[in-house]
Amino acid sequence: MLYWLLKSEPDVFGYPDLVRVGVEPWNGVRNYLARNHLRQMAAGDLCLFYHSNAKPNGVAGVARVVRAAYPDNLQFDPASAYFDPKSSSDNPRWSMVDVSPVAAFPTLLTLDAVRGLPEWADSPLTRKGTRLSVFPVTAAQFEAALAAVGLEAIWKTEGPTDLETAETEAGGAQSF
DNA sequence: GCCAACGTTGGC
DNA sequence: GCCAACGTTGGC
Repeated sequence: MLYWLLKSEPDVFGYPDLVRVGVEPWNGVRNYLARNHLRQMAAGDLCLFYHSNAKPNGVAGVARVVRAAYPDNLQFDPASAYFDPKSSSDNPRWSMVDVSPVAAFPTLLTLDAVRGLPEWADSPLTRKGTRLSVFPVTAAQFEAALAAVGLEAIWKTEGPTDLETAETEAGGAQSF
C-alpha cells in the first residue's frame, strides 16, 4: 500500500465536496510528473487531501483510491478547459483515478503545522517553489499527519483500512 | 537540442 | 494582488 497527497482548491472542490459526492474522478491533472504518480496508484492506496489556495491551507482529510488509473475523460471533451487536441483515444495522454472519502480530519492540519513535523522536512509540500499537485508521501509522513490531528490511536490500533469505521464511531465527518 | 518567452501554480 | 518558481511552447 502506498500513500499520496492530492492538492485541490477548496473553492473548486474541497474535502466536503468529496464527502458529498462519495466518489470523484480525479481528472484535469495536466502535468506529466503528477500524471505518472496517478498511474502508480492502486485501489486501496490512501491519500492526504490537501487544500491549496485556501485560508488557511492544509490537509483536510483522508481519501482512498477506489479505482486505479484510467483515461481522463476531459482530455477528449472539446468544451472542457482540459481538452487536449493532441491526445487520442488509442493513446490517451492523461489519466485519472477515482477517490472516495475515508475520514475528515477533526481539525485542519495547516501547512504551518505540517512544516513543524520533522517527517515532513523533505517533501514537495514544504519545499519552496514546488507546485506538484500529486506526489507520494512516506508511511512515516502519513502517520505523522494523522498523529498531529489525534488520529494516531486509530492508525496504531486499527490500521489504515479501519479508519472509516473509527470515523463513524467518532460521530461522522467534520466539515471545514 | 537550446533557450527565451510565456502561462500557471500557489504561498504570502 | 504580487511575485517566485517552474513547466511548456515554439523559434531557431
